[in-house]
Amino acid sequence: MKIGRILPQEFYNKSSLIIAKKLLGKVIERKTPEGRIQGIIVETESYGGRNDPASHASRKKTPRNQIMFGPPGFAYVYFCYGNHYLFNVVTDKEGIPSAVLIRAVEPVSGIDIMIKYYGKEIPAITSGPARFTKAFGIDKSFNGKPLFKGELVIRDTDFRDFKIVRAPRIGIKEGTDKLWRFYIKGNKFVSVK
DNA sequence: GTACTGATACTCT
DNA sequence: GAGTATCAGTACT
Repeated sequence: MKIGRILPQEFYNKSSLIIAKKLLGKVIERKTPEGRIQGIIVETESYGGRNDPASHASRKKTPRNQIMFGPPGFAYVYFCYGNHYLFNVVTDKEGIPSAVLIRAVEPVSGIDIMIKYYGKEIPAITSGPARFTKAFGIDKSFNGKPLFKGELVIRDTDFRDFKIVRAPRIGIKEGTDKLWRFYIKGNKFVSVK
């Protein structure tokens, strides 16, 4: 697989449902003082849009979710369940609250750094939204950071030879009728099959 | 299956 | 301003 250029901001200026599918097979890259961490995105969920009761932004604009209302191509990182950070990519044009949650990646390089950030070595270190952020060392300070330049970026690849599975989203109470989770068929780093 | 964790958002003074 | 129910998860038995 070849890892290509950084995806430009315009890439994200579409509906989150489209971006959720397009991000599969792309590489998320974090530059750290210890070196580079890379992982293939293998599982995503789409949130937001106009009528999504499961979205943080479905009720009203708050200090926490305001980044979802902003321009596309930025990170939306938030803290939940007391000790987990979850990482989202803001999509669609400014004013429309939508985002894509990155749920799982497959490690490509910098695995030793992931283990260091995670604290211990486990087989599926990036399988799950909070595991992925922990292994990449992503925390609240990344909230609002651009993904088309800087320390944390997403790159294009030539990896297109996979099948996408549609499934209900995980861990939510409303909106479970919508098949807005997407993952790469057969990939062992997908958190829930 | 349960325990755990703490920020957030909401409901009261 | 203070109290509390909720939560897009993980680790453990």
